[in-house]
Parts: sequence; structure tokens; C-alpha cells
Amino acid sequence: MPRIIIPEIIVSRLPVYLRELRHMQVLGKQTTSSQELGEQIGVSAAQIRKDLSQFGEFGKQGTGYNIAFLVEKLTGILHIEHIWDVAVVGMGDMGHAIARYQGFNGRGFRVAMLFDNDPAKVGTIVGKFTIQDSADIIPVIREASIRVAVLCVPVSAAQIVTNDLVQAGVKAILSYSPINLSVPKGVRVQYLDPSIGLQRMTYHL
Amino acid sequence: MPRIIIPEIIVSRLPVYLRELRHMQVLGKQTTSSQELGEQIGVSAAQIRKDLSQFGEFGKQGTGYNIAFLVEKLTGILHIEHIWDVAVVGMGDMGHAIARYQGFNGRGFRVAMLFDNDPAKVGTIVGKFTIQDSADIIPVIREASIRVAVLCVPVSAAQIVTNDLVQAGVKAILSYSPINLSVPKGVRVQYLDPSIGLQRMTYHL
DNA sequence: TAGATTGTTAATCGATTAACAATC
DNA sequence: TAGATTGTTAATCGATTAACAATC
Repeated sequence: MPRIIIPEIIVSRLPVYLRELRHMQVLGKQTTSSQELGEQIGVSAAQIRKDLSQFGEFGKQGTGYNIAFLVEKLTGILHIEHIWDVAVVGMGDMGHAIARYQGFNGRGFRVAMLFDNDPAKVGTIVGKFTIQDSADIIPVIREASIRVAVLCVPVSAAQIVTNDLVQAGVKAILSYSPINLSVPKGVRVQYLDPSIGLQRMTYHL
Repeated sequence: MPRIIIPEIIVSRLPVYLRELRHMQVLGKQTTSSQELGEQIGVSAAQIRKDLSQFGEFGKQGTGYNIAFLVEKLTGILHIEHIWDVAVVGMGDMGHAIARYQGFNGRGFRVAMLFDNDPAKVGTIVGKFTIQDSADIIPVIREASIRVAVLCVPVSAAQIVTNDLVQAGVKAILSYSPINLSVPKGVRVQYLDPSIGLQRMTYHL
């Protein structure tokens, strides 16, 4: 039976829905509607209902969505019901910030190992972990069966380190390096380049 | 004469084109084609030509695009021919990393001031600047005519600080706080939430 | 029951791609 | 000139919205 392929644009909205629903939980809310959720995050109510309907029927006519139930469903859909161990490569300022980042708590991820190629940094402790030598990335990540990595190395090293991560079995890379990476099919990259984010806004200024 | 409105999805690709073109310049290339540029960044050649044609005719049949010329045009289109001063608010690990970030060099931005509300941090130096008191955001930013800010404060403070930034005249906010912000029309926000980036990939794992 | 809100269909809207004349 | 590549048009494809029967 051919599993229906969900458009990437829909997948990309689900984490935003989930984040807002968790926020509503913190505020003590029990239920919400597509209307209310949409207003919070700037998406139309119809779009939210259409997106969710790709995965099942999670609401009730007249009353809307039970937040806890929908959070559970989205958590399952996004495959974050278990916590993913994450490797962080490149212990400059940004790597430091990610290594100590508290925002992964309750979102499906935890930092599990740190790498850098600077002998002066290898062996030192950042947050809860000792920085390991980038030269050992392949065996160490493979041994730990890590699938997710955050890349914080300089542009000059980004593609080389990426190749190692791919060889080690990493399937998802979040990159802070402002360069396009080439990866084989089956490996995904998401880019977080602050300059790109700012330039998307200065166009309008 | 009614200026044609460029779709946001096109605007969002321009910084990526520019980044790759600058990278080509570093590699010493003089010209490129829509085909070659597209292969580098994973966009179709037709789409690049279509996008660019919204703004003018920048290429030559048979030979493609002069990279330096196209860089200059895109720099103008994105309004980054002058450097924007940026205020960074929230001097936790992420704020520190942004304050000392070198990646804004040559991309149209420079960090110009830092704020935090923690008395223990106010007055201390990070990178090239002394941390100022968040209580003074409105007069200080207004006095400096700053239009661009990076938000690195905890979720609990994000909306309040945003309101101050808006009141101070900020028109573009890059937010690392994992929460949806509400801003008046004319003010833009871009979000960089690492967990959202990762969740967009774990769906496929 | 009356009011509210879902899930879904059909219509609309917008973005991408294919193709090619123009021309360097 | 022959080959390459643009800018643009028309066709295709996909995403969003509007509307509403179903039903809580």
C-alpha cells in the first residue's frame, strides 16, 4: 500500500503547531480550535484543518481539539516521542551556545557529544560534556548510533565535516555554517544563517 | 505608478543566491549561469531566471551572468549596500555568540549595541561592547536610529522586549526565542528556533 | 435544541516548469 | 557562424481558501 507523501511545506508547519500547543498547555488551556491556533501563529484556520487531516481526525465538531491529545499525535508524527541524541561539531561561540542550550528540553532532543579539531579545546568541558577530537567523529558517532548533528564549524571546514557526519551515519544536520552543503539522498540539512534571516527583512526596509 | 509587489517566496531566495554568488567570487569565478547557480543551491535554473527577471535583465544570452555585477544588483535589491547597525538583546549564551559573531562581516550588518536586564551583566564587556541595561532600550535604540535587532531573551521576556523594540522604532527582529511574537504591521520577525529545524527533519527519520 | 467547529470538497489562487525566440 | 544561455510566455502543477454538510 503506497504511503501518501506529505508535502514538505505541510511538514514544516507541524513543529510550529506543536510549539504553540505546548505553549497553550503551559498557559493551562485544555482545548483549542483551528481558528484560535491559527490566530496565534498567523496561519489560516482552514490550512490548519487541512494539514492535520493528512494524518487523521484529531478534532471534534463543535468543540475543537483537545490540546493534550493533539500534542501527543503531533509528537508521534514528528517522531519525537523518544529523545534524539545530538552531536555538536565545532566548539566556537555558536557551538558553545548550542552545547549549553536549554531549549531542547521537552522538544525531542538532547546534546550527547561535542567535537572540535582544536587541540587546545579537545579534552576541556563545556556544559555536561568533554570536547572530543573531530578526527574521531566517524567511529564515535557510529558507535553511539547518533542520527542527528548540529554543525557549528567555519565555512572552510563545513563540507569536510559534513562528509564525515554522513559517513558516520548521521541523517539530519542542522547547520549554522553559511554555506550550501551537498549530501547524499536520504540525508537532510536545515540551515540557520542569521544573515539570511536579516536580509529577508531588509528587502522591505 | 503602482510598484509591483514581489512575492515573499521570491524575496526569501534572493539572499541564498547572493550568498552562493559571493562564495563563487571567493573561488575566483567571474561568470556563472542559472544552471550552474541552481545546481549549487538546489533550485531550478528556470526559477532563478524567473526570480531575477522580476528586478531587471542582469544576464547575457550565451554567456550567463557576470558575478560581480549580479552581486552588486542583489546587494542593492536587498538594501544592504550600507551596513545596518544591529542591537542584540539578551546576553545569555546565544546573545554572547551573536555579539561576537563574525559572519555578519560583508553581509550587510554589524553588531552595534548589547542589552541585558541582569544587573550582574550590565556594564560588563562582550566582544567590542559594554552591555547596557534593558530598561534603557527605548531611548537608546531610538537615539541611535537602530532598525534591526536580534532577540536572544528567554520565552518569558520575549513579547515584552519585543514591544519595547517596536516602540523604539525597530522594524526587523531576528528572534532566537522559541515563541510566536505579535508585532504591528510594518514590523517583521524572522524566527530561528533550532528545535523546529530539527523536528522538520525527524519527521522523515 | 441551537451554536460551534470539524473534515472535506471544489474553486481559486499562485508558484514552478517547460519550451523557445531572441541574441550574445 | 554555431553553440550557449537568457528573459518570457504558456502550460502545468501544487497550495490555499471558501464553503458547507456532518455532528458534537
